[in-house]
Amino acid sequence: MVQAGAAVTLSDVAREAGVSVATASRALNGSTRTVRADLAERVAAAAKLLDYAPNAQAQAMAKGATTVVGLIVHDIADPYFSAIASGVSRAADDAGLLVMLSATLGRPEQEVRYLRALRAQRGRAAIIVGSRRTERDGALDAEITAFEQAGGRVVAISQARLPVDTLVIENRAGATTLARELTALGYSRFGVLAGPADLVTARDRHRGFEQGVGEAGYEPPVAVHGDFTRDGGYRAMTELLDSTIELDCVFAVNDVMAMGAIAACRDRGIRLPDDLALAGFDDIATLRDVSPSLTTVRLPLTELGEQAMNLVAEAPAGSPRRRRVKGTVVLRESTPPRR
Amino acid sequence: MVQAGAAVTLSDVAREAGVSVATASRALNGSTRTVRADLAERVAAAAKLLDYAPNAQAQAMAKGATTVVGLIVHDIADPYFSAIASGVSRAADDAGLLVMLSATLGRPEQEVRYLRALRAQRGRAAIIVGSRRTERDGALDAEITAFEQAGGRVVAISQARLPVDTLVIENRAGATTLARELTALGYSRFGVLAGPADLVTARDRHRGFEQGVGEAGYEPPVAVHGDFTRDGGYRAMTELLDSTIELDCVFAVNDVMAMGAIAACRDRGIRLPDDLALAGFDDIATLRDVSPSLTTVRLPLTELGEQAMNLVAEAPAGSPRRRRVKGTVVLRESTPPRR
DNA sequence: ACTGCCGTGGAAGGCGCATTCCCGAACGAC
DNA sequence: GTCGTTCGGGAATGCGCCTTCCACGGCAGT
Repeated sequence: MVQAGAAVTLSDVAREAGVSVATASRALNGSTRTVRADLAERVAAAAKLLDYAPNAQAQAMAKGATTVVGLIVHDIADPYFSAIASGVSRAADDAGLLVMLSATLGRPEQEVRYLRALRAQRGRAAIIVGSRRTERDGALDAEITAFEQAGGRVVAISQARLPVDTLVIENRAGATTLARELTALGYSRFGVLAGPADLVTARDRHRGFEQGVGEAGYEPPVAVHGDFTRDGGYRAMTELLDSTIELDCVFAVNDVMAMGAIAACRDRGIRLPDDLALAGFDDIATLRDVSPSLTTVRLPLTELGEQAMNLVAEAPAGSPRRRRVKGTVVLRESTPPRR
Repeated sequence: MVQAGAAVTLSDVAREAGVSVATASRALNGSTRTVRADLAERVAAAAKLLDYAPNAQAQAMAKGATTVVGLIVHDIADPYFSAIASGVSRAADDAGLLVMLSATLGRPEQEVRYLRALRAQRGRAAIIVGSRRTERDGALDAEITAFEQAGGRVVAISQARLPVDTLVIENRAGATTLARELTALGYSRFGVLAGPADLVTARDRHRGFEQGVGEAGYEPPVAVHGDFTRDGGYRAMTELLDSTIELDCVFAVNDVMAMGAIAACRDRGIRLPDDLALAGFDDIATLRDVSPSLTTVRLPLTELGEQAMNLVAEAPAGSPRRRRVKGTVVLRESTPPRR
């Protein structure tokens, strides 16, 4: 047992094996140069004996590349993000990369801070997940540029508002398709729990839904805005129920809001789907255990995370690539055929 | 715009400001030495102009300490772990630390791998969350020793099976209390969805529950083992329902299993709580939207994450510290008073 | 006016590693 | 038997930063 705080270094290993550090390094990491078999074995034995773990910082400095990938989400406790994180984590594991997790809790300035910290770490890449506000964020754009300048890759998941490779979720088209399916089922008087007015994802889904309803010739849905969270959904739904407006179907622009809406209905004594139909968006895992089961637009969340990680591995294109990701409408008990 | 891949370095800043790197470093990071105000300003201006971000690797090497804390969980998509991760993330943020996320997916050898990777990163600390198998894991113990040897701190959340500071969850006591409350409500014929037989947490909760039931003088609960997951709960519950055993209350050793159990009941046409009562353990956030609402033992998951991070900040004690964390029984609709 | 100290800037060393460069040995070819 | 070549080990260099050590100028004290 050595002095506490004194980690085993490569030169310790080299000394133990009776070779130079150069040889030890070559034996351990491989190189263009070959090392004689007996020496290589001695080095390996010494490394195991000393329980050597190379200093990743030093390695990073020496070869100018790290194995760290940053993941920036709004809230890791939100099942939407944790599902994506799960995919990222798995793919990173397969690629031998490490994931640095950051939760912005919805504060855009935190994105910039984290990206900066990631640049300081000389992270190989950053994956930014989650919707953006409608205003452009100059500080974020600048930091993205700086990050890429420093040799890092940036990939985004959500909408094509960032000048980087992006997995673009077809929010608008998905919501339109959902609206079509719902009108086809016989619904005609719609409400929308619309999320924050300036959140692009929320707005796109809202507009897409309006479009689908409009195509069918019905009145535009009644929109109530609220936070993009369960509680936001609860409040928005409560507001809707407390109004005198007659509706037969409500669309929550994401599933966590729909969860809140379900709770609101329960508290108000509204029976789903008998008194009112409800649909969401995302198909988060939590939905498996909701009753009545919720109609939604399914997004392959875990795969999204994996794909983002794979994008990181690919060579960067000259200009931002967009990969479109479709949602699939999944009809469930919460929207039975009308009459 | 400089050459791609060439990050801005401290000497760039120093040159821009017309001072030595030593002065630039002192101006930027502060030191025992003071820098004249006008020079400090010039340095700050140069740093901002160049959008300088210090190379964390190099800093880490020079001062022998990083700002990285590792978080090792079973599955980040599991609401139990993501709630803890959320707390860790927030506390890390407050402390100016970065969180490295690793998901073992239940494979113990992955814990060792990640801890090793974290040692290579010279991580300041590692937080290991989640239940252990009953056999001792020599490889893990060795890696923990090596990690601490290298100057890192290790904190665990769960049971006191690791030779490190631990937030010990009182699984056994919580389950016993739950059983007492349940017998007081009038239940007497119990089943247990017991999780894997060799998982300490599952076993402790199971035994604790048995004890509480035994105290009341009833028959020991019928146990069915299964995975510690939703699907494990589904299968175990299905098995229980398919047997001819008459029960009036089932205890799932964690909430995700209880979620599966609810689904199994729904599929088998068993009405909760009319035909059968059900209780879980953990009080994951998902429960807010389950109907009937689920009786469970509440654990302060997010706070657990924060506390673990705070433990990291504290000076290490000579011998492993244990901090006991109690669960609180929360009675809900799924276990109404009997008759 | 000289000594000594404080305040502050700059030069240099070292953190641990990969890699380039140098050099000796062994080998094949003529 | 000599020369050219290949192979492989080791010393040295540099990555970017912090920090110790020097050096220098100004100041007070005597």
